[in-house]
Amino acid sequence: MIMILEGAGRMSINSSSNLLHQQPSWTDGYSTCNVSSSFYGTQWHEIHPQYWTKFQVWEWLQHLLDTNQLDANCIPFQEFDINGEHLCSMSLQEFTQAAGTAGQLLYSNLQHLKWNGQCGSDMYQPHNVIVKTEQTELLDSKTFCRSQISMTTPSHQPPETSDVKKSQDHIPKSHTKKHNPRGTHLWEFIRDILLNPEKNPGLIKWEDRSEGVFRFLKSEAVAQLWGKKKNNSSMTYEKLSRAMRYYYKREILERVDGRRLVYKFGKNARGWRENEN
DNA sequence: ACTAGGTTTCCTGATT
DNA sequence: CAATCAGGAAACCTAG
Repeated sequence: MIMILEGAGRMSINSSSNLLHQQPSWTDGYSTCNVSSSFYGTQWHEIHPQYWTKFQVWEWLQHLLDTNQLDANCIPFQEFDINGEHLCSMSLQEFTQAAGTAGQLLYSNLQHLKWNGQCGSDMYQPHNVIVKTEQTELLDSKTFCRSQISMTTPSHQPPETSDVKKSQDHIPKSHTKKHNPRGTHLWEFIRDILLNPEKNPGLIKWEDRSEGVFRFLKSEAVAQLWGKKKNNSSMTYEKLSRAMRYYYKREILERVDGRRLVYKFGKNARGWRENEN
């Protein structure tokens, strides 16, 4: 309890949700329900695989890549453009066909999730998940999302609160195995929004799909989302864009001159191409 | 305890 | 004028 209060200086749960509330523009014209429940809120590890959306299936795949230190092309995401129900019906053989050697890993991990769940008793706690208003999900998802990572090495992360920054010191190291979960890198976060149009309520748009050129339509909303993912309610496009500019040097992004809010994936960015392997 | 990578924060100045 | 873009500098955070 102390930890929650301590962290309030840097990021306030309330301010986070309020900010998003004050800026409903990016949900205009879209189903608020869909958006909040499948993209911003409920994440793959919060619900049974059977009910995953395509997006959540991808989140799971991304997580496996990260926790197993695999290269992005170890798993052909395009082979998994399916929802959880379909995923759960796949046999080991089908997994192997779809993902080669990684198929075994995917299959066994999924079996584990199917039968054991990953969130233990917290998984269906009402205050965390089930019925979410747009507001509640905004805070609850963050309390939740970092808690159960890395089930390839079944462990027991404590459900870190959203305000972990300062309080973390007193959380036993052995319990904070992987705080930087799947796809937490900014460019991957951006990429994933682009790759999931049905979950992208007009936030970012491809300008040239084959060239990897894209444009921010709602820069501040994206920044808010990014901030939410990082438990930082004070994220702004100004700051997010600074991080984006650092990618130029690493060639994860290429500069696009003269066009505001436009970026282009560079040669070190993986996983954004339509037929990438 | 220390380090490196990846931001985050802040800032000054230029550009659109 | 406000919003962006450009980078430098330094602080921060987390995994290792």
